[in-house]
Amino acid sequence: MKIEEIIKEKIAKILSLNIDEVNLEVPANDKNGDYSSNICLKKSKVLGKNPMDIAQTLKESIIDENIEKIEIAPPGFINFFLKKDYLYNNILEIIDKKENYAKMDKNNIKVNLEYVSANPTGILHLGHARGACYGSSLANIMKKAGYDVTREYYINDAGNQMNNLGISIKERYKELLGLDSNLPEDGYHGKEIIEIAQQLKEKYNDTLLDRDINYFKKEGLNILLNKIKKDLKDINIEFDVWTSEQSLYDANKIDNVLNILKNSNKTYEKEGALFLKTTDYYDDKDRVLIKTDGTYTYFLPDIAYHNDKYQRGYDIIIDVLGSDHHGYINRLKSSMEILNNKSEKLEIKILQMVRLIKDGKEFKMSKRTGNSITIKDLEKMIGKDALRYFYVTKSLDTQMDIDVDVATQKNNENPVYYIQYAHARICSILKSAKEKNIGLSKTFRTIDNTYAYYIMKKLYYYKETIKVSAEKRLPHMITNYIYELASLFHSYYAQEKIITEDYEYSSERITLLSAINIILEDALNLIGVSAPNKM
RNA sequence: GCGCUCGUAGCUCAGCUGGAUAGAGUGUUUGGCUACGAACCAAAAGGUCAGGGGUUCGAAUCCCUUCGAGCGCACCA
Repeated sequence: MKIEEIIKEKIAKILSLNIDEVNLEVPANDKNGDYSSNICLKKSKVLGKNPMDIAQTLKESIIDENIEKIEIAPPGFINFFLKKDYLYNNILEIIDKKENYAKMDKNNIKVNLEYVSANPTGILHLGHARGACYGSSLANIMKKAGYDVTREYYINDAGNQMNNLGISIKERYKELLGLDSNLPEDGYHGKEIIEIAQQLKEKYNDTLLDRDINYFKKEGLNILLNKIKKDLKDINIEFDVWTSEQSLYDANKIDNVLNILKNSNKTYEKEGALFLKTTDYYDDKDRVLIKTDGTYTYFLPDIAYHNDKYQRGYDIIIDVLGSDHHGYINRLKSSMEILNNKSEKLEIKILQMVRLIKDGKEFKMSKRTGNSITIKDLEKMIGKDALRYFYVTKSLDTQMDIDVDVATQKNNENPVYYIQYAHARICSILKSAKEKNIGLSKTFRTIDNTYAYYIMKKLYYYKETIKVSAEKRLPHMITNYIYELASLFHSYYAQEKIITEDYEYSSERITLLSAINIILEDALNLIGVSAPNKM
């Protein structure tokens, strides 16, 4: 059993509490111990005693071989100082298990994680990258924490926007052939559309002029989807399942759901349209399912799609959406309730917009003018690793800014280099140790440096960091962790020489550094960033 | 007008279930390589946590309110 569990159990027993009521935390300042509890303050009223008195009782009653000492601090904290052995054993465990060290037992929770799902009507731009990096990292972290994760991309290939795509490509095609063309205002103006038209022209010359919009639609979809897949794969973002909206139509899943809804007494007709009574749950107005002209709104296939995810048996369904979709949460959750799907299973993560700064001013991307910066552009500017790190290091709630000028000119200042440098430095030292035949140690008698001690503690908290990061769906906790670990190493490195003539001294330090590198590699891997041996 | 999200150092951001002296990077000032990688280390300076009120042993964190920003408020997707 882990030490923190033992402590919790002992506290619960002495104070006659349920173990879930007892919480331990890691104090920010290490003079407050390795673990600290505020239980005496919390339970002071219930127990009818002064917090300091309760703490005194606990201090006198708790004895364990792993506990070095216990201190109490006003107004009623109780702080536990542990013997170093748990840190030493942890390092040996890391060395022993390597990349499997933090792998947690399967918890049998099935998770569907949907992210990106950009419409295949253009290339991925910088806004999409945020959801992509978040989703991909979260998937890795949750897998590590024992969840059974399916990564999914939903392809909106059946709506109006697809016709628009077809029209846009055909008009561009006509334009390239020198014919009269008329690209509608709400068409797609990106340069990738012109490129597709160019490809078609080169391949087929003018023989496609009598083809219908549907033909151009299919060609465009195919090319754009492959482009999206490639751009994502180039920054280590992959999916297990690609679900096409059209396939839901083809399998009758949309009409089936429509029938269920119609039979649920939660629909009604008004002015020739069919409405869903989402206001019976969380929505502020009822939503249209079938328009007056008889066609379906986008909402209906989305209901069918989410219902399909429920039917596939997931315990947790996570959607990662842009903040412009926040109004969508309540109607979707309402529709799930109407279908008897528990809406608590559906978690919708909203990411705030990414703002681009160029020449000190906001740079607006526009669909209408086709003015945008793509993921590919950014990858070329700062590299795959910096891109992945940069996006995931900020919480989704932050309305983040990217200064294009800083990103392009000063890429040495990117924190990802700081971390990779720590890794490369350690690799270099380990290589040198190998040449001198210095092996690993099972003891740590000669290490008494403060930074070395902080490093050991940091390594010990790695598993907990993954667990919390997965539970709270906060991948940036991992980037924070990596940065802090790298920083501790750099500070330590500046203070002590690792390899000396003394074998025991060198061997113990080499063991510590090996453990650091195992964790650095593992953590970088979670966020899709490489750990180079040299830079 | 209504709703959602946000407001922390000059700038970009952390701050997990409310905890102990609010932290990094960057920028500014300064010191450190005849030591295994100086893409590094060390130090100084920089804060009314947007303003106000409340809850309590304790609030950047929870509640109310004002101000400011972004985004929604379609029989578009």
